[in-house]
Amino acid sequence: MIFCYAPFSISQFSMPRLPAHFYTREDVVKVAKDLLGKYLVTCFDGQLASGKIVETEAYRAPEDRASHAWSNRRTPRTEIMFAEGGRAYVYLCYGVHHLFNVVTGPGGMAHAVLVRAVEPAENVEVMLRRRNLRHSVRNLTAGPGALTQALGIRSGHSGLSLLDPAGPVWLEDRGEPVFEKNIIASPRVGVAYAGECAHWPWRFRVEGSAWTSPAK
DNA sequence: AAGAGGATGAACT
DNA sequence: GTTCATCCTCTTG
Repeated sequence: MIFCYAPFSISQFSMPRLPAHFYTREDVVKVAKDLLGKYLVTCFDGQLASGKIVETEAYRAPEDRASHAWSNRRTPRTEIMFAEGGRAYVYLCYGVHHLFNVVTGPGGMAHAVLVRAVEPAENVEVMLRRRNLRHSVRNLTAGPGALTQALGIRSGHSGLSLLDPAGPVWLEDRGEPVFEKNIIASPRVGVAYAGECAHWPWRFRVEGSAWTSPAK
């Protein structure tokens, strides 16, 4: 069992966290692409677990009807999306699935990136247990509801800072960039209600990855 | 106060 | 391909 006092006791293994300026950029589409190849890491109950991001979607309020904050709609749930980039927006979907988003942009811009799939990295054992699986197969972490379960992220974690050195959720750059030519862009999943916005090609996948979500 | 529906996944046929 | 789990958030009255 790995015991972790994040991030100090693991500093010799840990790579740099993404800095504030990575998140606060205005172009959420660019941030969504840049998140591919970065590592999403959690440490709950002393158990470190992580995965490399291989699929994301950008959501850009106020003009994006598919965003919960469309038209700058402020509710208790969406309020965190208006914060300065670098926080988590986690919400419950279909009463069952907890979906993890990275809040981006300067304060006041309700931009976010949904993380839809990761490739398992550290502590597959813990992730298997959380998912009630025996073997590491694609559905361990492929799909936005699956990866949060594997990493132990729940809607109660919404609002957490990804920059807090003592926080349980963060992102790392481990020097494995994904280049533009290897990014597949396509329309986002499950946003048919969003009219024109439903066609915007803001779902991004790493070409050739065996760990992206099954959604068409 | 009540009701509809959702940025999904699993287990069916 | 279809069903359904399951609950919070938001809208309406």
